[in-house]
Amino acid sequence: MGTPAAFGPLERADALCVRRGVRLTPQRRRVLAILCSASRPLGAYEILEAMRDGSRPLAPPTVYRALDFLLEQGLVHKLESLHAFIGCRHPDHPHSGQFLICRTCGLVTELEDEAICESLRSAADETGFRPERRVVEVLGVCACCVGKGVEG
Amino acid sequence: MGTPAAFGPLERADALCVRRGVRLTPQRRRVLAILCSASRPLGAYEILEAMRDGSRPLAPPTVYRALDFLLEQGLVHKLESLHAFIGCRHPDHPHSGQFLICRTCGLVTELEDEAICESLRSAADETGFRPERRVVEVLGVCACCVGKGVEG
DNA sequence: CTGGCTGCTGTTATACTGTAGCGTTATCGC
DNA sequence: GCGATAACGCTACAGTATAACAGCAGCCAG
Ligand SMILES: [Zn+2]
Ligand SMILES: [Zn+2]
Ligand SMILES: [Zn+2]
Ligand SMILES: [Zn+2]
Repeated sequence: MGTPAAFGPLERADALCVRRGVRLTPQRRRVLAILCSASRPLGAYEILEAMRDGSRPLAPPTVYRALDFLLEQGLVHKLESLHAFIGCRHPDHPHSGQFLICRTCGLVTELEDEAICESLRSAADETGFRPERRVVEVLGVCACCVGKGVEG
Repeated sequence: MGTPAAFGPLERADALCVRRGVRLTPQRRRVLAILCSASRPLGAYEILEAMRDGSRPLAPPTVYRALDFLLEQGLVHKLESLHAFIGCRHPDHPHSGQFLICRTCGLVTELEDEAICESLRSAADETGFRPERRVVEVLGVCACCVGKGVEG
């Protein structure tokens, strides 16, 4: 059929950026690819390391600038408590997700829980606070690691 | 009468540490005092600067060690999104609060909202995740700044 | 075509945040 | 006192992030 069986996150990012009239340049796309193929959040300097193909020694601003763009476009999230970045699992609409972060295996689960959003919204409303960005990160041990008794 | 009219956060911290059998040493108390008297969150190096009375040039580990202790005892909180620290407003029982952070005036409001806690707990429960530490920080513009039209 | 403008990239240098390691000093139980 | 432990001071360094400037490509008005 005309539509491929599955679009990966990169193809969806391409389409999204076209629709928004912004440029997902090769460098930016590369950073996004690295983050999406990683099984855990990566620090900026880990991304930098992963971008060295062959010989060229890239500098920090390169990756930080790409990350700034990807964050603005909601294609990746920053995990403040880890100083690390992760590809967004549903970037089609802008959002600031909630994250469950396993300290044992490094697994990160992104949520978009309406009850959490609503409770934050109503708490802010009560004080007249106007929210712009929400950071919600729960650190602990994931179900899998609890089951294995790895929890320490 | 026997009881002073008002106990400040320092006196309450003293009592708390005695009860717990831990030592609120002069260095630690000093850091706590600086944080409690500040009108906004302070970075570790700002605290360091504030601790230089007269001549002695203190080194970073001094303040980081004091902060580690105060964090363990729940007397201060770390704001991950600002890399800064703030004194807790109700340290009597251990908790990880929620914070409304104004990007305009720097004001930080600490909440302990049961609806937020409950929604986080139930989201974690659904996936079998065992929470240990919660980071909830909402960045935006406080009511006061919105009223003044300073919001940018 | 030309020249200016804008946005992206490369590079150097540096600022800011946090820790390892080690020796000394204070504190506490005995 | 005396040994064990906790706290402190210090040097050095690791990790995270940004400022500032230069080059280059594309786009568009003139
Ligand atoms: Zn997301
Ligand atoms: Zn796990
Ligand atoms: Zn608190
Ligand atoms: Zn404000």
